[in-house]
Amino acid sequence: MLDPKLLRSEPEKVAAALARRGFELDLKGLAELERRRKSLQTRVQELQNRRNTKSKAIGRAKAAGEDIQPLLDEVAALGDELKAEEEALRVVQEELRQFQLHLPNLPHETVPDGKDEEDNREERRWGEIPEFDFEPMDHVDLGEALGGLDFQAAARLTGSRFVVMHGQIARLHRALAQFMLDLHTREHGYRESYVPYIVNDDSLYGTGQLPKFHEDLFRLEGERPWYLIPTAEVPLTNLLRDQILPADALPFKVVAHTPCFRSEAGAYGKDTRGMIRQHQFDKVELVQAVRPEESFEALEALTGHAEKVLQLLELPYRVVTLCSGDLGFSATKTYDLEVWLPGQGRYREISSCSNFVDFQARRMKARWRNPDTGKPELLHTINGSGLAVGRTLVAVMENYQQGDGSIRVPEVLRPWMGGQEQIVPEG
RNA sequence: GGAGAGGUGGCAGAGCGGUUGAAUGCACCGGUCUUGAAAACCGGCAGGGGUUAACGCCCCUCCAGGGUUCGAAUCCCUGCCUCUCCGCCA
Repeated sequence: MLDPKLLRSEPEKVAAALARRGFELDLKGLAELERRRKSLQTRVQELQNRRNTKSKAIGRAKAAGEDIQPLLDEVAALGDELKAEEEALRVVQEELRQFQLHLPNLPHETVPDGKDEEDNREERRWGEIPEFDFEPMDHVDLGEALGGLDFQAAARLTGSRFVVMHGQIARLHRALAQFMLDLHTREHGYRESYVPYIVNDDSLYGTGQLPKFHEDLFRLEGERPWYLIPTAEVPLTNLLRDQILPADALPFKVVAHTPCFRSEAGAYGKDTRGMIRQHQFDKVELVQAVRPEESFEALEALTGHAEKVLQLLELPYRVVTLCSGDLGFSATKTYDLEVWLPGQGRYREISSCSNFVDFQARRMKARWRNPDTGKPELLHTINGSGLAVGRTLVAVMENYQQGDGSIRVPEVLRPWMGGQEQIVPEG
């Protein structure tokens, strides 16, 4: 959520910033809502004040043994009017809240202007794009030939956009996740967490998936508003919901390996082949909460932590800054890491690292006690994939493939593979 | 699944339907004392919102949502959560 004070005091400025991402702020509607809110709120508070004063007077009179009937007559009419005005105020405030919940974050000044991914700015490239003296296969052909990937079985078990992994490929997938977790906990200072894969609606409001992106989520049957997590960002960041952290608990850095569930509504026909876009995939997620003045520094560091995974795996990649129009709802700035996929002959997103500044923290009341002011203040939250495990598996398979259809195991992964050096077809 | 107890400020823990947004203790901050520290003593210390140039004034919040009442932390209903015992279970 945006700072309501900023929204009130400088709506034109907010509108201009939101326009950069193609969002049109309804200034007239906002002004009208504000106008109604203000007059109703003033009126309600005035009535409440009168009621409180009279009620206290009644209490005093009663204690003094005086006749309270005249006083009771005075307040008689107050109740109904107050009730009506309170209801009107509630309606307006709910409208205002909905209005605010649908406003995306403001793009940071360092974010390039643009409409879509075409306008993203490439920051740097790392690694050598591999040359093959044979026609490289994509992970689907490789995996099926190796007996390690079975999309047909998954379609039978569930439906499209799922995969079954077997044998060495399944192990490689597990090794990747373990390797990432160990790297981030041992080298980068994150605390490992195990979290629920089902969350309530408050959590999804907190990180910004709700109310706007309901269709992207899997909701469970039943009375309760429970959803499968689309990313561990949701449970991890919501660890701080309604909390006030002491200053010495900062920076807060957690990592978790979880499955992620996405409905991919609206992605019909997109990446239908292979493991790139699945309803269920594993991800190692990095989350930080820091002092406001440190968040952009933290974003750089966290992006570096994700990059480190690719570097150790020796996978070529590039870093792009998302342009204003390509930015996610809650983010003020995002770096995407894109890994080179020989099977597609192009870079594909494998990690997305964002600074949300106080946008998520305001929604979830995630605060810290600032020793300088003694007051609770909003934290800044940052997160990023470190990395998407399924897509990393794809990248390893495609980049490490050999002419005979086998796959070399990246050196850094071998400790998690029992020392195994290559993956060959299984009998 | 059955039976019971409970959810109050950063934490612990009081609270008769009425000057209680809340005793007390701890923690924290400032001060006195001390060479310094500790102890002791004094003072401060919930969150959110409205209004104001500011001092201030006002409103809301004692798990959440309804209800009773002139007035609710306190009474009633529903939900959620926690704890204890029994049963079941990985």
